[in-house]
Parts: sequence; structure tokens; C-alpha cells
Amino acid sequence: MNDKKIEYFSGWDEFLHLFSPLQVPAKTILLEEGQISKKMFFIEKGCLRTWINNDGSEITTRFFFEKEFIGSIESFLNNQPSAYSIESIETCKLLTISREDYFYALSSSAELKKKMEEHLFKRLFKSQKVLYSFLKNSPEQRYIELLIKNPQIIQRVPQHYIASYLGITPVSLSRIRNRVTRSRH
Amino acid sequence: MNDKKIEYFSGWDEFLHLFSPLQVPAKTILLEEGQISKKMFFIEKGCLRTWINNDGSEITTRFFFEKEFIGSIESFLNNQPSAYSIESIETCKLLTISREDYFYALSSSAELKKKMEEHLFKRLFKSQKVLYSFLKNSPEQRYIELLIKNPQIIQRVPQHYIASYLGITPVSLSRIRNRVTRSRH
DNA sequence: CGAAAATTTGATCGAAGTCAATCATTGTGG
DNA sequence: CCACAATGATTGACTTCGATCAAATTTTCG
Repeated sequence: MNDKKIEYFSGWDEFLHLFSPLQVPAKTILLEEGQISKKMFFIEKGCLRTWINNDGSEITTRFFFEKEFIGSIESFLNNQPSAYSIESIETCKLLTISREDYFYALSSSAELKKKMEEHLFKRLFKSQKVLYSFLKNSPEQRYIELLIKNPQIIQRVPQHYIASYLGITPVSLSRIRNRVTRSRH
Repeated sequence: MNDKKIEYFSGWDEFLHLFSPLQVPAKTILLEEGQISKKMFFIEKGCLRTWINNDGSEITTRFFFEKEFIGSIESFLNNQPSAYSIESIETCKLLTISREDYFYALSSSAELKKKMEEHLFKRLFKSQKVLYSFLKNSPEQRYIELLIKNPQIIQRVPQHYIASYLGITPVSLSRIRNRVTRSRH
């Protein structure tokens, strides 16, 4: 592992040996809804999504990109079935760590433990903010917000995933895109 | 304070002296959006709501009832402006605790600290579940869900607050209620 | 009781859903 | 590397449902 990787891992430096590399093609399911999460993944390259099943149709709940950790924390921490699936969107280079090693690292480093707590906090706020956006805004407004705040999602992710993330159908998203780009002519 | 109250407070028993009682009439604002939270409230009697401002119109984000703590935890913990306001819906009997005393209690009791962490977790999951409900369900389905899972909200809270909580207008909620009760005839 | 607030009802509009067809892009095997 | 199949995105026609504006009715509360 080179220095660049180490930089991503502030706090994790001394535990690099606990991670093992994993390369997966697009559309690989790393964790299935209902299963208990045994691993966390650090994304070196590529992007992934989490999704929940809704009567056979998939609803994407979040996207993840380079330098982020992805995993079903709730499942991982409480040893409970995951509420969602994790799937690669692109070919991904990942670093995986087992449940045991993850907890070992956390228990060995107060710094990591604190980071973990902060991370959970941030997720809570983020989740609240997304919810507020649903309460406040129309699908079109949410799309425009995404376009401004998370352009890489628009650029890298297939549209039908984005549609379900916005709570609408691919057909409606296509029409919204048409409206929006037209009005910016 | 009688035994009944103490029972609500499992973990807080030894810190009862840090709380002071407060009675407020309906529609009293206990914390205003943008201000830094100085207090947490334990609800002995009554119900309250949190709400955010959206271009002058209020959007209710959550309801709180007896035996719950209410406060802007994010503001409280990080000493930052609150994202939402806190307001009584009914006349309320509250127990208030200051920021300082709250932290003092938490630092004195590992049990309380653990409870606090678990509480934050639960909030995260709850927030996610509500978000998933918005992604999966129509306003009508969300109303029916509320009717089944949180009947006391329907019973005790004025409809226009519930409407904004569901992400719709009071007019639409009235029509949904009409449809739903009609179909159950 | 009477005023204010909340809820209901009516009419109309617009945006998202659905179904279906077409067009574009991607990816795979010969 | 091309051909063709599969998948994804767009467009059209139509339906449904929530938003809006306005008025009427009911409830709440001083």
C-alpha cells in the first residue's frame, strides 16, 4: 500500500494489515438485505449503492464513492439482519475488514472509537437532512439540489438508480431532466 | 417527586435533584430554530412537536409524548444553532435540565452515557425508517401507517400539524381521511 | 356567545404514475 | 470487430392524486 492510501485512512494507519484487498465487477452484491453483515468495505476506487426491496422493485437509498467506508453499520454493530443490500455500480477496488478485526481496531484506539461515534452522528444528521428535503421540496427541486450539491452522482450513476433515490420513476426523472435543461436552455 | 416519576427515569434516579419542574401552556416555544439549545426537557405530561421553517410555513418533523426526552441534541452537544424549533402542543408538565448538569450526569454515570449512545442510535434508525417510508409509500399509505402504529398522534395532535409531518397540505389530509374512513365504512 | 382557528368541501390545475412504443447505449458471442 | 440482443432512456397518451384558491362549515376558546 502506498502513501496515498494511508492518507485516506487517518486513524487507521496502524491497522492497515487488518484489511485485505478485493476487486469486484459492476453489479456485484456484497451484502444482501436480511443477512448479517460480516464485513466493512473501504472504497479505493469505484462507486456503490445501498438499496431496499419494495415489493420486488429496488429503491436506492444512498450512493458511495472513493475514500468512503460502506457497510451496514446497524447490522454490523448489533449482529442483526441488514435492512438493505449493498451492490457495486462500477468495477470497484475495495479494502475489506472483518467484524472481529474492526472491533479489535476500535477497542485498541480511542481515536478511532471517537471517529466512529462522530461518523454515526454525521449519518444521523445527514439522514435528517435528506428527510427534511423530502418534506420541503418537490422531486424536481430535489433533482436540482442533487445536481448542484452532488454532481458526481448525476455523472457516474445510471438514471434509474437516481430516480428511485429521489422517490420517483425513471420516466418522471427523464421528464424532469427535460424540463430542467430546457429551462436553462 | 413520587415513585411513578422515578420509574420513568431509569438511570436518572440519582440525578433527580438536577431537574427543575416547568409547566407551560399550549403553543409555547421552548427553543427557536437558529438558537443554541441550553436545556433538555423530560415530558411528565403533555405533548410537543419539533418543526422547521420553510419559507414562512411550518413543517412539523416529529411529535413527543409523556416519558420522552425532547431537545435539540445536535445543538446541545455541539453548541450549534438548532435546525428546528420546539413547541408545546398541549399544556405540558416538564422537567428541565441544563446543558451543564446534563453533561455532569452523563460524565458521572457510564450507564447513562451508554443509554445516551443507544438513544442516538435509535434516533438514527428511526430517521432512516421514516425516510424509507417516504421513498416507498404514498401520503395515503403513510397516513394509514401512522393510524396503525402511532394512533396517539392521530388522536391528540391537530390535523394540520400531522399534514406537514406527512409532507402534504391540510386540505389533502382531510381528503385522505375522507377516502380512508369511507373505504372502511 | 362570538371571534378566530381548524377542518371540510368544491372546482380546477399541474405533476407524477402507468402502459406502451421507440430510440439509444451497452455489452457479448461468433 | 461487427451484429444483435439486452438494457436503459426518452416520448406519447392517458389517469390519478396532491396543490391551490375559495367558500362553507365546524370546533375551539376567551
